[in-house]
Amino acid sequence: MADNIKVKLPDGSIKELPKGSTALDVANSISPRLGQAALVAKIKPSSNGNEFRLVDLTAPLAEDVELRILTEKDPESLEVFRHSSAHLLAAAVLELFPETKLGHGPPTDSGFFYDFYREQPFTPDDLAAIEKKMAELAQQDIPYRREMLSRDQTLADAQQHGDFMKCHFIEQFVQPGEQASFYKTGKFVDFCRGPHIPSTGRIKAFKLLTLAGAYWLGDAKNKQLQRIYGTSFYSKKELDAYLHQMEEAKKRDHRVIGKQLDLFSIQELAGPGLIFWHPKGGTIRKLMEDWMREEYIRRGYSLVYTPHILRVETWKTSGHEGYYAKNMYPPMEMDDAFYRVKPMNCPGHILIYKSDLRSYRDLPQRYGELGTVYRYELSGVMHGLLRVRGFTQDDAHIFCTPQQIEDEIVGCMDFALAVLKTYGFDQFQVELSNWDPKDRANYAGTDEQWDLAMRSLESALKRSNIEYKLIPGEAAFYGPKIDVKLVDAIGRLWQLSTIQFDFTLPQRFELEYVGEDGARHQPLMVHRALYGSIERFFGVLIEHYAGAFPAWLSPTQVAIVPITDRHVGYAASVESMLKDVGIRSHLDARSEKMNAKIREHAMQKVPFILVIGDKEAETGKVNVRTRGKEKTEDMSAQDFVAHLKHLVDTKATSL
RNA sequence: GCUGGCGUAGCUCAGCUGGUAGAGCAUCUGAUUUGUAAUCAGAGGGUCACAGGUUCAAGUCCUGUCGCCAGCUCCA
Repeated sequence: MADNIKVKLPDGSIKELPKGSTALDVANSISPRLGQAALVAKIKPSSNGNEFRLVDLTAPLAEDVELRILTEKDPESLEVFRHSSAHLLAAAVLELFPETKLGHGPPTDSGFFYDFYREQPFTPDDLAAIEKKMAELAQQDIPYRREMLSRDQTLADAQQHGDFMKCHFIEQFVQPGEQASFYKTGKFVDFCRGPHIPSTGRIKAFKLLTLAGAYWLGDAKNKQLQRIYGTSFYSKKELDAYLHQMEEAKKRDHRVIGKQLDLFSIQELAGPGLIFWHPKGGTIRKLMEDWMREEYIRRGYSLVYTPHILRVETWKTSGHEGYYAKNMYPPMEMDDAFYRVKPMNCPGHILIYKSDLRSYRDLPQRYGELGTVYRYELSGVMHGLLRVRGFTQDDAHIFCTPQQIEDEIVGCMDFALAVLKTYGFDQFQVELSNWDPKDRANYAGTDEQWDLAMRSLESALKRSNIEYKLIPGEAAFYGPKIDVKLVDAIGRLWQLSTIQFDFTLPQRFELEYVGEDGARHQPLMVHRALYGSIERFFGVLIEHYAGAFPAWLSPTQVAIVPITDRHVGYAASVESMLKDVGIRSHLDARSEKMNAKIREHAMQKVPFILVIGDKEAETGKVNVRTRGKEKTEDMSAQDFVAHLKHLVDTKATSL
């Protein structure tokens, strides 16, 4: 029959239906329950393409297709569902504030947003009203209907209504002569590619979360729009679980834990983005630095130190005075010369390199420094330890020959992985950034240099067996790079490790080495930082461990709790045993009840609490309460010391 | 830097429509000598971020500044 089409389903079966039937018809013909559960469909037309694409359930099928009906079980449905939720939000906003102009409203990883333009700002009360209106519209179970309209007509309409953003989108996404797809939800009409879920009634659990500014087209020179963020789920239960999870994540926030555990502070009197490391935080930092320095030495780096301020002439030579000046603190004058606080360590290391004539036999030179730098960051971007104005980089610069570069990069990658492993990170993203081929003119360095650099970066990643994302256009103008990023408590991504080529500085400073051929050559230069910034790394660590640091990093490793004053003597002898092997312990001899002391030390997340009473004093034992464990254990003081020492020496990430 | 929100004791927060501040925890002092997450009693502690303004009267209203929070932008 010519008017029928064949629909092939995932199980291989084929259904024949009249032409123009919809995916929903197919779903209903399989079972009414599937029809109800269906949210969206995926089709692969027989005539063209070998890729499935998402379509509305109500889209008429014009030819033979392979079809998949998607329900809540399919991850792709959630995006469509949330996109439809964004439309519901926009519909509610237009009902309440008809003068509002629409931007766009996509789904995000955890929900959706919609951008609006309106002279008057939305208030939190407005948000509540909008949410209520959304609930009403959902209640009415309004279908999402797709309509194809003429480009010219809709453009003219949009222009007439002053919908400047929609005009822009239509002009950009619809070719002249083509039709533009719109989605209607009751009175609400939005230019949109779709697809959407069948109707608003499916959106049963949603919540508007925050109100924020967003620049039109992401450009600070443009108008600022009002962005309303929200999230939606298939059920109230999932929504509640999500909100609960967000609450829990907030408890892991390094700013909250930093205060609770008295690790660091930022003080208004001193200035924003400047970190005070308190004694406990300082202890952890010292341990992080010690380990890093040991690794530097083990891996053939030389430790160097460079000044915090350098004459502006250095910054002119490096080019920072030109292109980085807006991020630098202003010059200060001394003895008729101007000095600037360093925003980077590289020029200092270069000056060390340049202090002597280098032979190819001297290379590679690896200069490492825990160098504190200061950068001016916009006032709105500071964020606890994760984005600051003064920070210490574990910064190293490698100067080497082209023949050595691949091994050097492999060495860097190996080092970077050792860092991640030591701190127990298993979730991270690696990005390899190349230049933007459309924009070659804006990059420094020769084609050969870029080629060599990209090859060595890629092969290092492959040799290290690391999955990575190649991102064209993300490279700095001075060279390609590898970045390692980690997520914070609420899912934000932060860059830590970076391995970057620099083709400009060796040239600007006229670096050279004498090759085998007796001629002068320019060395390759690589910047690499693995913690990135010690402040940021510490912030991510706090969240990663939720403040419960592994034994080797804990500021106080053992709290000793004598039950009464008469046990203090024996407790002190246990403490001195611990101190003898370098364990950080605290004898809590206050006249408090044992329970109160245990509670306090437990809240401070001390890994081990030793309770000492008559029983222990008589037998030379200690009663060990291990963080996170229900049961306490009795063991000899010697055994406990050995156990803890082992955890520390192996940098065990669990107790 | 931009948009919106916020800023009360060391910390977490209360303080209705303006009538010159309060709780819990923490701190200090005393008592208490305790077996696995808070012993009891008493005391001290605030120019309500800062600077102006309106008012008979401002923590509360207005303006500016600083800082914090969320997002945007930036991130050589």
